[in-house]
Amino acid sequence: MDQAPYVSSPSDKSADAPVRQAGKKPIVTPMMAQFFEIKAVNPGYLLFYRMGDFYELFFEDAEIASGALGIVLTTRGKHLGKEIPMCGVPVHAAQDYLKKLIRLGHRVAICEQLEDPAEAKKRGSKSVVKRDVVRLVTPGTLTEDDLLPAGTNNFLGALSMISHGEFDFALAWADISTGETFVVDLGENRLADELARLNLAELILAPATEQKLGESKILPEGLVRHVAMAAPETFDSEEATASLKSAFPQIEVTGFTRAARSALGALIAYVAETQKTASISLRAPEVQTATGLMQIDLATRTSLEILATNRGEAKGSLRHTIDRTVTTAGARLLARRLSAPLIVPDHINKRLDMVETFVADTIARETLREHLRQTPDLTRPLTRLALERGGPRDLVHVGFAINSARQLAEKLAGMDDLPAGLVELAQVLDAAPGELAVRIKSAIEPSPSVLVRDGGFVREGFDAELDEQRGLATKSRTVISELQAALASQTDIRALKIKHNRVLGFFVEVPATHGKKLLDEPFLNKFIHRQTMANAMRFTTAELGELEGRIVRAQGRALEIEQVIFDRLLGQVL
DNA sequence: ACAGCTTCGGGGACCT
DNA sequence: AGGTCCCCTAAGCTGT
Repeated sequence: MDQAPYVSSPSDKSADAPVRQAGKKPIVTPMMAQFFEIKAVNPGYLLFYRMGDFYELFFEDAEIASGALGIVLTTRGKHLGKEIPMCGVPVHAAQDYLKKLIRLGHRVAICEQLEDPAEAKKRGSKSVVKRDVVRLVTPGTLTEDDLLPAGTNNFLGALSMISHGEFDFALAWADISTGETFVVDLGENRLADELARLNLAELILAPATEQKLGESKILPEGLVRHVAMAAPETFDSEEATASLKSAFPQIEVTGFTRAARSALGALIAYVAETQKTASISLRAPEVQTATGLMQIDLATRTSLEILATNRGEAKGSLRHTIDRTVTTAGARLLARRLSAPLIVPDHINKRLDMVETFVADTIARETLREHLRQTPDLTRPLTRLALERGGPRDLVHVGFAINSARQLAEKLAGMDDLPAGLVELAQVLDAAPGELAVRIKSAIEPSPSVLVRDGGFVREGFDAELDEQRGLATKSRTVISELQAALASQTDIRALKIKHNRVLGFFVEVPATHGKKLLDEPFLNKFIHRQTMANAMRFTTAELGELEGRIVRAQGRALEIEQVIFDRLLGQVL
């Protein structure tokens, strides 16, 4: 079994070390005290500690991450007389690094600044900004598209064990990027087969279960990619039942066995712990009865090469060979069905009737395939939106998906001799909330930014004040180009240009040969020197500063309005 | 294409 | 206590 790398942190020893030595200056700086405190409650995670524009890693975390990511290992300050190893990544580029670390099997705790630095200053000049972990990123709890595999589910599982002479097991699993949740009761003999079928990204175990599995060698090496050790209480049937009840108030918990409740409870607790404040959105668990699906033992599964070849490659597997799906959701469904074939004749016939319809009707098949090809994945955008990690593009995809579902329903309904399965499907699809799609379409640009904070995603004409603010920003830009002409003629420098970059904002640039002129009367007071380059000099003026301020304010207000519009639509989606 | 500087936002050391 | 100066990743400029 491949254990996730465990990071033993220096915090274990130092967390409660005295901050001051009697009469001497502090030996642990306030920031390090905060770091150790946060580190101590998240053992086993690399701590991404937010400092301004960077996520910083310290001590062993820094050594591990710098090696794994190929970034520079440096130092920052001292702790107990020794230099503190540090490495860091800029926040805007953190996603790529996070992806690499997760791929390598590391687990990462994201620690953010929870207040404005000005607030901290108010508490005293030596206080540090309040920080805490907002999310734990593990292989089984990903929601970001570029961290997730496209064509397969990313399953997180929890295995419970109940001993009464013999051992009863239950396995609960969920894809938190889609919300699908399942549970099954298992005997010891079927454990390996079931885990092989599901190919979990991460499995949660209580220490006793891990020990038992290790001793009895029930599971072959490498079957479980990453193990997360959970506190035994989360599997405890009372606590588990409580978390189950609060996660799914609508379902009857007594319908599950004790082992199933235990596994589900631990799964829910783990999701809640890793997602912190973000609301979890798992769907009601579906009980997988062993009777409806074919049991395939591990050896058979491996030699059938259903999802992967014996060597573990996708290429050459059954799935890879026959997969003609056109959507990622379709690819995931195909993988699931191939892994667990039906065995009940009625179910098989119902599915075959649906297949037959499309085998016979080439035109309908091609029309629907073409239609599906243009349908975005709905489940993952929805989950991101629910976890407050979604953006305008997710909203648009939800709208597209709704329209697409309704059109699909229409196309199905227009076909003759529809089998029962497809009639049911058409009904489900037709129930999609079309009005919501209309609202999204009327408010949001067809291909908007991914992030809300980038702005510019609300359509022109949707909100009068937004249009007005955008107009102000545009108008100020026109004024700036007029200003350039005016300044060029006033100074008699034809090469005078007004430019913009992220550092200086708007500035006046003149060739070096003319620069000196602006440093003297009569321009001395008007042009404020900012930068001298090899071939040019850069200045700002009060007027330019004011225009820039106007643009910045208008853009800021516009963004606020867009945020409100986004939040309102988000409320209607969820 | 590439070297070298600057940026971001914090914390800390060392002053008064 | 408060002010000033210095420091530090990766990345993105600027200048050659």
